[in-house]
Amino acid sequence: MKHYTFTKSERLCSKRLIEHLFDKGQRFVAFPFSVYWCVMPNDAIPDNAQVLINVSKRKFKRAVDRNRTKRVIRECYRLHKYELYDLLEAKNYKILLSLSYIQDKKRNYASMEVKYLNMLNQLLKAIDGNTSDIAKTDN
RNA sequence: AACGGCAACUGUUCUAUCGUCGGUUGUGCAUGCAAUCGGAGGAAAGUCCGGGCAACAAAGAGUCGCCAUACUUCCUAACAGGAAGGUGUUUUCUGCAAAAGGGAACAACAGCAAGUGCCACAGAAAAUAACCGCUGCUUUUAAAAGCAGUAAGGGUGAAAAUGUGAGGUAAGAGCUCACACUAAGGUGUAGUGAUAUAUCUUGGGGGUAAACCUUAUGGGUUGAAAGACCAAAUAUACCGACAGUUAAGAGUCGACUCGCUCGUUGUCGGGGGGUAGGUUGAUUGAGGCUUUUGGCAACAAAAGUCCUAGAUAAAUGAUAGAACUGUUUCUUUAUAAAUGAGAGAUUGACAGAACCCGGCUUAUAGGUUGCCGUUUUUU
RNA sequence: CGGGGUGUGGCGCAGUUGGCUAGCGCACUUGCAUGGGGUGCAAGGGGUCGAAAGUUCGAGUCUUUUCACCCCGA
Repeated sequence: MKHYTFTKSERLCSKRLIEHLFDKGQRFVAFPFSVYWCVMPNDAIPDNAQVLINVSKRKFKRAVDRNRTKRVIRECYRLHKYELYDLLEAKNYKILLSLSYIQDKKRNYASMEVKYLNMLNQLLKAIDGNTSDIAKTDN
């Protein structure tokens, strides 16, 4: 049975790992998301993936709107995380992931889910395709 | 009754599934899993004031500077906050009335009679005033000119040397007097007081202190990323004790004075910086609620009762359904109309704790209550 | 969380002790000049001085509140 959890070990909290991600990670844009991701050695992080969700103060002035957007994105990640995990377990990878919301318009869950799935497909393809690069970063 | 304004209070609810943070219990002990309980606001916001708390070799003193406050009394831990009162201004009502009185709102309401500055344009003149005018004298046929006096009248302007009446004079003028306006002081009455009122004395004459400033009162500085502890790690900053040295210099608002502390070298002892973590500070408090008593009120006291978020790359969410609220469309019912019933669509404000309290300010759909204004109708 | 600063035509800036109709450069429009364009010369349009209150006879300037943006400390 699959548990759609989102605990502390699945979140990216370490300052060092965040700097590593933005330094060496790969970036692509799937509107309205800007995504950074990078592959880590197996013992570096406890779970399959650690994610951080980022909504800029520039885009949403009010704290209420920022929190709402983060929560909606988090729900998308939580309910669709096994699509990502299945691939990672098959490949035996662990990754860091950063999702930045770069639109300045609010969305409800249904609209967000469509955009999220679109982004997720791009991410899965990228992970699948970049096998050779991962070996280099590992070494 | 409708509409508008202001103030106060309130500011969606329930069920299911998945998830999140904290507490407790059970199990387990590479800290997870299960159950159960709890989990944003009136402004959590702006960071504008006042405290608590913490650190600083003195977190010592004085003078000047700097900053803030400014009718009175009270409340409060404190405040630039609040309550009550006084005074003034605006508006409205009663009223023949800019007499008097009632209601509401607002006030950066100490001092331009301490000094200095400023007052564009217009105007003679914007503060030791004199263009036209008025009066007298001289020259002169007269008109007019010159000299002297004067500030009633004129026009300009936001503002023009206090207003009215009488005396007075060549003409006039606070030049003199009465009344009015107004400052300081004394006395009586009412009041804790601001002040009101009556009276006496000495005066005063443009405005501006959100102009410099004067007077009175208050202010040490910094800010929880303060600070305390623990583990990992390790060149040697720093600290303490003892001994020697006493000159320059340094020290947490700016300057100066006095005072205080430190200093440089050696020995011994203790461990620091950078990096990245954890615990604490940190949620029981000037706490909330109810009742009683005191007080016009703010508020205070007593008794009873309750424990009610604690995150840290930052928790309180998502989905589905139902109800409720408002708006709008359609159908239907009775009807002059308002309205009632059903169905569909749509909507639910402002806004998210970051050490904690007391205020202030600003934002706020809808609902309730109170006050004020406008319009209409009835009596 | 704390501290500092800036908002003035389309853009970049002046405007210091309140005062007459708010200026300057570039850009824009029109005309002249040229065979045409640029350069040049002449004329012109365009501003509620970020917003709202207040003080004052009078506010871009002074005071308060508020909105937006930028920078710094950690």
